[in-house]
Amino acid sequence: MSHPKKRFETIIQKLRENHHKITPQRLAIVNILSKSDGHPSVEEIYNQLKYDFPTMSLATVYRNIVLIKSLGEVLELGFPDGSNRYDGNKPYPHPHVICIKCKKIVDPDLDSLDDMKKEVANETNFKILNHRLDFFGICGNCQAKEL
Amino acid sequence: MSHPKKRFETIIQKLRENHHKITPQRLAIVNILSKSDGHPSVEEIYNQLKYDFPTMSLATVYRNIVLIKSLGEVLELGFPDGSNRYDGNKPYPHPHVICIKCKKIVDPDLDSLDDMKKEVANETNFKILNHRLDFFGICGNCQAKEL
DNA sequence: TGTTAATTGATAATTATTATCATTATAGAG
DNA sequence: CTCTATAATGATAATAATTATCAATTAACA
Repeated sequence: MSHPKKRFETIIQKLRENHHKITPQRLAIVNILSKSDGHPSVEEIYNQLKYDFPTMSLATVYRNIVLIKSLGEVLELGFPDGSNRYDGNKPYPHPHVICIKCKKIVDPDLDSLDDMKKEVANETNFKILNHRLDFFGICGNCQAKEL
Repeated sequence: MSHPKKRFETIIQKLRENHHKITPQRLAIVNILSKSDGHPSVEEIYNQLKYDFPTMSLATVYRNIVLIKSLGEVLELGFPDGSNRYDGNKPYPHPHVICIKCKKIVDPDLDSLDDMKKEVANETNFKILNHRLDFFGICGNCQAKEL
């Protein structure tokens, strides 16, 4: 995990560079995204913000995520069941391991992925730009609960 | 690619085993899924069927896909942009290479994936049940067109 | 401090999917 | 082959997540 403070500053700087205004709502959203504890959903971000910003609109959360996504500073994780979750701490493609019981998401270290990318490029004649790798299973905690 | 005829019969048999009725609409949908040429979307399946079944309802396409999915005979590919596409020819998890220009989907051969799964299980203490691996890029054809 | 343009909040519109329900048609019994 | 119970279909309404709209507000910079 990158240092959240650093990520926060990187994102804010990117926003300034591109002449976007720094509003309190935007700051708060960037703050949550720069940590991305547990890869929050829009709903979870919205709920966290309601305490400090009782008038916060869902639209504002969506708009800011779209904006920050367009700057390449947050990774959107859309899942087959339609749920979307966000990672502004590591905004580049990386593998995830997802618990289907408690929905926890873990980032494993896998170095064989780069080789795989080259293998695919050779075999298919594609120019590979991006990728997505998720493993689904049951985490240690939930395995223990099942017994 | 598996033999479409074999896949067709496998799916139909599975439906019979589970006491589902074999209707003409269902047959036609299974027929398309058993080939899954180009990994069709619901809309594409519906459009192909309208010719033979002018009264075909979108709901029927959705219902049958849900049913066949529940039998494990079609793989649903939900993409981050919200589009869903289906593979009834190879209904088990396997990697895809997707062209972001023409939306073509290719199935590459990658044998290093099993090792990776074991690596992940060891590292994270998860019991891995399922996975999803997609590469996004530009296919040879679309690269040529860009010049 | 004033001006302009971006941002916000509230809500309407949109889109994909699922649910509802009356009608129709399949599968199996007789 | 005919009858009957029940599942499937078609049409459409409901739902849910996201995006668009627009008047009011506010940040940035002169």
